[in-house]
Amino acid sequence: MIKERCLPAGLNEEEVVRLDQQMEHRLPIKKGQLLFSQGQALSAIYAISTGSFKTRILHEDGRSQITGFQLSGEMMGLDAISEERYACDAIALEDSTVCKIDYDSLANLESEISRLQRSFNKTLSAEIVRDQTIMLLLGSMRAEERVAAFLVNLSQRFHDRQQSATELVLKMTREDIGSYLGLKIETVSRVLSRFAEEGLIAVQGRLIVITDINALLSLNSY
Amino acid sequence: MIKERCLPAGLNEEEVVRLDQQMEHRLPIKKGQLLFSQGQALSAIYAISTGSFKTRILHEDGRSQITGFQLSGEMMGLDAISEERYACDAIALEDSTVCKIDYDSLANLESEISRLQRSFNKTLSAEIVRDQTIMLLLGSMRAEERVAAFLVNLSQRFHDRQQSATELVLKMTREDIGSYLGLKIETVSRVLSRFAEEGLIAVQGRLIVITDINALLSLNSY
DNA sequence: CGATTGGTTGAGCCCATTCAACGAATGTGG
DNA sequence: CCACATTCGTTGAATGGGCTCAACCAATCG
Repeated sequence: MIKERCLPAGLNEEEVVRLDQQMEHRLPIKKGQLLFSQGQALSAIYAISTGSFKTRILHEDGRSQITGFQLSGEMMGLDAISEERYACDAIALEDSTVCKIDYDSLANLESEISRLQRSFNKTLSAEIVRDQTIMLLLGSMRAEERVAAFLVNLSQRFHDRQQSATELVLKMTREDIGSYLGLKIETVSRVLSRFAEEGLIAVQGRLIVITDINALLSLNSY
Repeated sequence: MIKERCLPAGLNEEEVVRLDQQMEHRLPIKKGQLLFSQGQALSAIYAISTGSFKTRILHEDGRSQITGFQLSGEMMGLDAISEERYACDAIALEDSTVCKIDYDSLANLESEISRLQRSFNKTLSAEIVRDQTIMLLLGSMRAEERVAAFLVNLSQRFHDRQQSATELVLKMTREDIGSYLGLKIETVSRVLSRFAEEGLIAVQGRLIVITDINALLSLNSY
């Protein structure tokens, strides 16, 4: 059954069942596998059941940018609705499962259930807000602030999922983080080392233990 | 009457009239005036009839980021749907007029006209794509590339509006441009001067004449 | 008129990048 | 199983692109 987090519409039971019928459940995606790729025709949007993904846009000259990391319950493929082609690649960061939601069916169902349509508008709008937050980060923060913001954000989202907010097991590489934050891999590594030196975190590869969340928070809004 | 550019839904005449009735037309907004401000409760979304705007997000620490420049026909306030509060400030760059579209009415109308709802989904999705393009710019481009991309983008959008694609009359300050591109005002100024030296453009304050669009284009995808 | 805002240019500095070496972990094929 | 390659991550040294600080000019405005 679709998680409330996916499309928190406040639907009644019958409506949830009807929505549920439009979806393909627990489609398994292997680590490293492309769920969809940039330019592909829109067929469905996806909600993550378990696992995590990164989304990436490629430029003709070969440059790429990680535009987000998605955790369970979050949606992917919303950027495809505009041109009916996916605007990014979605790549599994670990073995994952997704709900595949046929877009035509969803749109049809939306016209019958106005609360669903309204809820979907909110989902789209939330993505805009999220992206603009990253724009602020990329446009005006220094390396330490970016990494601190990244850790704080991930901690919060882990917490929302009943996972530890202090012991973060990262599924992405340093390179992914760097691309997401607009930094080189060496800079990410150095900042993490500096945070560790200063006692804000402990780093053991992809396990990051936050030991002074307040210090990290104060690096954002000083 | 609402321009096709605002909500290109492929509606029939009767539907356009019904949509049109939900809107307040040609609301005049003076240069520098706030159309809506960050945190304010969502009441309406807006389409620009004439003129132009900038959208800006503010951080608690006082930092701000220009998240976009909007020209006639483009929508503002889409980021408010998520939390039912505007996520940014919208400020007129010149004396302008807007269509005010009551969001509740729009949502109700959407449930009756599925093509309208679908079209609105596309509008929201297009904003996501646009924002992610800026993320790429902010995350991986150097100063010259950013300014070139900005000029090329503006030239294209002017052309779409039957305005000159080579003689750009900017309505925004260098500071706005800098904030948008993640650069300091001095850097924007210097890059423009360098482009002028190299014969790519001519600069006279806010009038920019593009003399070698191909050179600007080649600065993006080299 | 002086005050303010907007824009340009120069000099020096600093933060993040580049270049480079190295280590650890993982996987692969003989 | 080991040898080897590959991927991932850390750290150091040097470089450089954009920032900071500063002076100056032009246009606008009360």
